[in-house]
Amino acid sequence: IPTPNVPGKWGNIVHDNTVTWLATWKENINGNFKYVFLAAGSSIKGQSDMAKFEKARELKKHVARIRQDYTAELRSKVTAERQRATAMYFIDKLALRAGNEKGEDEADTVGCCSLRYEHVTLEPPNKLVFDFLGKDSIRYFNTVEVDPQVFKNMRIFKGNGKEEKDPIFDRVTTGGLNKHLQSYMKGLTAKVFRTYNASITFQQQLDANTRKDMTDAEKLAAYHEANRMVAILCNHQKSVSKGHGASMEKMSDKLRGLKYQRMKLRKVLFTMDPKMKKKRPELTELESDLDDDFIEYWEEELKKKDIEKATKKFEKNNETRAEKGEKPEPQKKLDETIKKVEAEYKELKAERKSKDVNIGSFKDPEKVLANIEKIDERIQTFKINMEVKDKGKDVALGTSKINYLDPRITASWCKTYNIPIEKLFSKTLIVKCRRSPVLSNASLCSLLFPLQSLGHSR
DNA sequence: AAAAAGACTTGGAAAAATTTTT
DNA sequence: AAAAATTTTTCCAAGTCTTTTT
Repeated sequence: IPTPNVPGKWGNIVHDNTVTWLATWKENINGNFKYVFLAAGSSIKGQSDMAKFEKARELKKHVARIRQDYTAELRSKVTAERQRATAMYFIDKLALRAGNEKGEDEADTVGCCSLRYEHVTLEPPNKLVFDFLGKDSIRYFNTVEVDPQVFKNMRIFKGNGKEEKDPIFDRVTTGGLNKHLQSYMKGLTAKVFRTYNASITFQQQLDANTRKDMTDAEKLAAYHEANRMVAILCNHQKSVSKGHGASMEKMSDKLRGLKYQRMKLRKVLFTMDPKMKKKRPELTELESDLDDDFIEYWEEELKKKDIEKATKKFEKNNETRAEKGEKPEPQKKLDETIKKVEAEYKELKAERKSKDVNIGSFKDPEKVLANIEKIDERIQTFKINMEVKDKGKDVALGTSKINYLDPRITASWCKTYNIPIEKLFSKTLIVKCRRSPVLSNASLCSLLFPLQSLGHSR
């Protein structure tokens, strides 16, 4: 045994190809084991990730029978079986975690098998209210309509003198439940259901909500929505960032700013060609939330920005002049520019009441119409992105994307709908997919997880 | 068979990096 | 260029599940 080149109390050198760690030690606070593992992009991790998703796919072949069996066993005369079937129902339908026993000193959190009386409330005729702290003390709060037999079972399991702190499934352990699952399929455990249901839900959501005639923004929104549905299923939450409200506010101002531009363009068009008002009545729609107050506020904002821009330009210009040894432009020149800007906005203000508008440099009504269409598209995209952002404020999409969704689903979706995968997967995620033998066909792998997206294409 | 040990995945928050806005 | 916002990566604790020991 060589002398370590770093001081400290070292154990020994281990050659064990049945494990994947590089180093291990026992941590001195809680006595937990610690490891040094290879990164997610390594082939070791890639292989086990691949095995995980293959296992989930294998479940597809067995799931019908498993469901059939546990549905039948919901009525079993053997309490242990009936409890197990009910637990399996929750693991499958609600993607609950197994719920191992925990020690006294650990946080009081639960999963399926460790649910207690206090965590589930019956809401007749067939609803259950789950309210408990799961992994990382994240609250799982969900009202679900369940199979009538599941409802009856829960009433029974909560009966016969049980109290708040008593377990609901007193005859079920994670070990026993997993052992039962193995009888259906080698390596099947409760967590495989999470992977399976996450990935299949994702695929179904994508299929149901993406069409080839969608804009890219719409397609991406469909993708994020599918991802979000999975994250909700798995209860992946995040705290709302403290700037979220303000950020949304800002976006809605920006949106109305776009509508303002549209309104101006529309007035230009009607001024140029009054017949358009009759010909294209739909053009007047869409700007319904553009009230006078906003217009006044917005024009004031635009004015401020213009003045600031002019000031910056003036200062910059004087700086370069100073460098060249020329004397600066007089302050008077800036004042004049500002006056001009203010005059422009005064005119705008006057224009506000009238139907007509200064047509500026526009010559061709068709050009104006084309501009309106362009703005319409921007408004649409902006609205979609705003909605995506707001919907996702308290849902963590990353966890499911990294751990639960088979990357092949994303890759083939990108291929089908012609979206570059780097819009959805970060560089490291793509590396992870390339390194994992996720696809037996190497050239197909390169196609789906392209090298170019790794930033060193040459 | 239960308990403890051990190994590995999953999870949100914080930190860091990157992009967008000012 | 700085600041702010957003995205990505890192961090490491908290889970799941298997293996070993009692």
